[in-house]
Amino acid sequence: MAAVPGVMALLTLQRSVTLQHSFFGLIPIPLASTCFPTRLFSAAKESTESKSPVNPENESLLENLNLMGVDVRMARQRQPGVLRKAFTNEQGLAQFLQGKGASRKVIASIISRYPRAITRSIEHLEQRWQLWRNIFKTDAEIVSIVDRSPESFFRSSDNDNLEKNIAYLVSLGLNTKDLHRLLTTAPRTFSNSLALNKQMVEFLEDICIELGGCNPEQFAKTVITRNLYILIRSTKRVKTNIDNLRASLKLKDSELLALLQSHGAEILDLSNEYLKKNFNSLEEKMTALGCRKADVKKLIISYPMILYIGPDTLSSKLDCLLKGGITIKQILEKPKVLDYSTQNITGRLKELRRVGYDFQKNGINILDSSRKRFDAKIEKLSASPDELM
DNA sequence: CGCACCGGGTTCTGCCATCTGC
DNA sequence: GCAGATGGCAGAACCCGGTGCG
Repeated sequence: MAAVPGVMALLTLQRSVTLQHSFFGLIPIPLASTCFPTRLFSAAKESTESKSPVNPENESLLENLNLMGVDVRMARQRQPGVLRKAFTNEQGLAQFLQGKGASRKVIASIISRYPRAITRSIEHLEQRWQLWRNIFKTDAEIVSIVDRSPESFFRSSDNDNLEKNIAYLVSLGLNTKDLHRLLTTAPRTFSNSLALNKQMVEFLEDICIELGGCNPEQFAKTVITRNLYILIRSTKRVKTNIDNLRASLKLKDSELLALLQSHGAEILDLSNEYLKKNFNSLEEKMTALGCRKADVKKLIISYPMILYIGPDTLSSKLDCLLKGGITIKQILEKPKVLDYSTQNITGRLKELRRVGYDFQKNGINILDSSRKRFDAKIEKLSASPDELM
């Protein structure tokens, strides 16, 4: 520790000089109070005693981060090693992000949540940003994603891999719009290694072939565009879900293939236990309501998203519909009504009761309509109730 | 026209474990 | 043995409107 202070002082000096030229230079320092205990803490007294001291934290860095409004305690908890580095680029990063339109608060939050961001060079940042700009039209869009998920942008230092990923995804037949949705929704996909993404795609293609499909490339593309989270899941998870679906529904290859290419794709990324649990509770609930296994199978095939709904939500939704005078048979025929929230359904049932709507006569499609259409319908029925007779 | 059918849009990070390269 | 890079995990629905057909 004794030899270090000189270097540290130099660094501190250099940092505080650059600080004055930085965007934060003019901002008063409201953080002096939080600054102080941090310095005391990072004095690293214990390590002076021990034989092989771990690197102490870089105090001038801590000070700098504090000035920037970074939550140092959070940063320390996430990536302690970064705080011990002698050379970092927090100023450069901050200026870079500010140039892209990020606020001071956003920048501080980004560094707090993903400290390693400050180890990236300007050249690296410029390059990576440009690659993202191939997909996003504006800097603002990127800023919002980076703010939402700093890790997705900063976790990998391999811009070459990012470039290859984009090329690969394009080669799968994903168009600009698909890529935009993918990067917006599951930005982590682009930080995956190319090999990992390839592994999932090839896994999907193999599944297709295994099930007797004749266009594996198209199949993989379809599954990905239907479920943008696929590429950030493990093949193990997706495989287990597929196996479980096949087993519990006793599906033939062709049936399974059809299911996976349609809405079945949307539930493949659920955690294995969750999907299993939902399946079991669905079966149990439906059986209790007098359905046969064949009914349940048909229900799931026609509306796989039902497995997305947790046991409690599903149960209350069904009860609410049944209490409202709708039969289980009607629900089996029009499961899409389960798409809507319990609250929405409850409200609509109340309104429909008010105007004397007869579900036996008119069916339940009315529940599966947009708010606008529903309101218009209610208004019409209120005006001329005889139409119900 | 009005309605049923159907597809599409939005949404999803922050943490831990493990390896790897120095 | 460190820090960086990367893989993997849990958590859990809701809503809108185009269109074609009667």
